[in-house]
Amino acid sequence: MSAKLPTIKEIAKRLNVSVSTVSRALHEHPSIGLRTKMRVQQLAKELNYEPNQTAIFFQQGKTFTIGVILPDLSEAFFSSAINGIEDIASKNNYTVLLAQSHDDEAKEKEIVEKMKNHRVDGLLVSISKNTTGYDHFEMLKKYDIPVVFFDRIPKISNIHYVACDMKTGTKEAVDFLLKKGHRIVGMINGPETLLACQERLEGYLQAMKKNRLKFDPLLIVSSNLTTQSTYDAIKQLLSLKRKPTAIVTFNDYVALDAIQYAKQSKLKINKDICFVSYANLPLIHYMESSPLASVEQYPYLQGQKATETLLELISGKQMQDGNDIAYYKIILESQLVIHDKK
Amino acid sequence: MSAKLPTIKEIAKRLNVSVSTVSRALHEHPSIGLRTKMRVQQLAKELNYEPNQTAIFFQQGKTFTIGVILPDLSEAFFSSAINGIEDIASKNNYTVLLAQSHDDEAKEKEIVEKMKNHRVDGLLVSISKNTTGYDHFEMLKKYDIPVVFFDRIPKISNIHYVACDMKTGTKEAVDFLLKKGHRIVGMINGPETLLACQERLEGYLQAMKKNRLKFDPLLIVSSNLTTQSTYDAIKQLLSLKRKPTAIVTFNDYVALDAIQYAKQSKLKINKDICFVSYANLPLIHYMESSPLASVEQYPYLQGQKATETLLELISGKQMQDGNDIAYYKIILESQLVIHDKK
DNA sequence: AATTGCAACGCAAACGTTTGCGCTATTTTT
DNA sequence: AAAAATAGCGCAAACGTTTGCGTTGCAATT
Repeated sequence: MSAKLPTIKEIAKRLNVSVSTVSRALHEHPSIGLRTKMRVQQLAKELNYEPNQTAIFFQQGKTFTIGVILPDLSEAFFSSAINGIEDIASKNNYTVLLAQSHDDEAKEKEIVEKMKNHRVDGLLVSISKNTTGYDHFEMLKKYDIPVVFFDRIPKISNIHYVACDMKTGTKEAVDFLLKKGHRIVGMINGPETLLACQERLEGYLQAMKKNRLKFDPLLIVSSNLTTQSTYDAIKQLLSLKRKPTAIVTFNDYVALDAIQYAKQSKLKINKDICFVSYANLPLIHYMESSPLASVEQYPYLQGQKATETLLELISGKQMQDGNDIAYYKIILESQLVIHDKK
Repeated sequence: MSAKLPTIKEIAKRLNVSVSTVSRALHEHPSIGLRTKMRVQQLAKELNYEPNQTAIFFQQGKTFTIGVILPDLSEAFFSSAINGIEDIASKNNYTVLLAQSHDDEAKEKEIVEKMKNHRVDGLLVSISKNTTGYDHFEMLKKYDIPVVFFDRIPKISNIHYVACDMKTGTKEAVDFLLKKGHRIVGMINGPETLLACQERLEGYLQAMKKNRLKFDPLLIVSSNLTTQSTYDAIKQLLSLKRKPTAIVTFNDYVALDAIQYAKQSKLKINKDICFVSYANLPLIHYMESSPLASVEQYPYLQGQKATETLLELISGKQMQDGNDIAYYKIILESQLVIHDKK
């Protein structure tokens, strides 16, 4: 049943020319006469010839494939990001090899191995929250596989990345709450391994400083992003003597859990206690008890930008311009979006 | 900078043996002596040898890659499905090539072309809602590329697919509403190109029949899944003389839009009018104005099952057992989940 | 008429791996 | 002691494509 796919050889044989002629004819090479070029192209179309990509990949040592490693696709942020990645990639004739780390460092390492063996031309990574070592990424340099991190950036230097500026976003968010009259603002932050956490904290501190408020360390707690951990975090905040009237949460998932806990504690959302979060979920707009405002992180755009810079790195790789390696650090401005509740 | 990757040749040269010996030694071939086998494996480890997958792909005419084509990753249903797909695939040492059709038939055809050229070993497809022709899938048979459809199934025969049984699910849903005392139950269905739409309608009809209620065609309207179209649909339902007190919607996105419209029409959700939908969104549980119940479609499970059957087809392809092609039609039972509102 | 130039094409290597077949010693069988 | 079997390894082809270099024939230049 299996139809033998026509090859360049086949065409060559039928036309009594050499394979190289066929190859060149199909690539519009100047040194092929018009007549033979036409004949080749004609027959190729007739036979429905398609170049065997695996052969080309092998021959060229390039796969036109980029690997994407991210923690979990069911998080709306990432599915939105990969949306942008896929769009740009396919626009440039690249395809996307996908894998999830499920926030497991060992799995992440495995995937990197596999991607390397697959000879992907480059890698897009949002690291697992549990990753502490980065050797598996360092190693890729030896193989000339460029890596661009996005959103979840490790705290090391000498890497390319694109991310949102969480510092100014957070600053705006805290500012917003202070202007609304809140004086005690708590924060549920995330895992310290992430650069974004540090930035959130810095933004918080800057906003406090700017408004000449003293910093109370007790108001900063952290969650490892599980529901239970978030419950613990908000419980701790609510048990304080200086109880916060507003809370900035690490992301919307944390916000939702925190809000649920607060509700069960008989607190009125957006009256007794307000929340501001980061926009991971488009659906938050459909909800009643939701954060007052969100710091938009533009996942789709981040995906696009990350892919564009990766493709640039890939094509730049050819012209080995010495060792003047500059590292891309692309920062998108995040923006506070105030939800218009009716 | 680019480290030359060690090859089988390199190992052979260093050990003064032939490449075939090295290859066999690494594959535990019986006809290689223990001594040389050990020497080869040792050196391979030392040099950090990794087989060049592109070469293997080329040589074997297999890529250990499956292509996945779906409409839009940002729909939670699909991101959850691909989650299951990726998990099963990676467990079987396959990788996932991803592409989105964005519900565009032309794009879908392009993607199929590309996947074919990439020599994917098989294809997993959820068709675009705008796809009406199926030649691009038919063509794949000639190339021996198996296809398994999931969730969004075209209305043609001779295909493999896995899907949820929407008929019984819908029946349960309508039953549920009738038991709650509703007598006029409307339905906002989706694009007719999808098999699932037909099943939903059948389920509706069966439930009505079973409860000896007469069928009012005016109560069935349809949306093309855009917000505007859904608004039009619900508007039509609400303008009926026999106005429904409960509505079954095609999916949660439609439900949310419909609910929003109803709210703006000063209707109290779950009092004046009730909704039952299909569980595309995990987040629905966090909302106040949400459907009373959902028909769970198990996207993760569907993804898993679809991948498993595809892998089976791929490995079964080897042993060409004649033409006794049986078509897999895997039906998962859907289940009505009643939301526990506090 | 001899030289140069160029257009148009072919040869063959290379990419890394697998695998059927053949070869040589050594061992086992008669 | 001769014949047969076997263990252990090498040869070389094959997969489809690209590409540097060589070769031809013919036209243009001296």
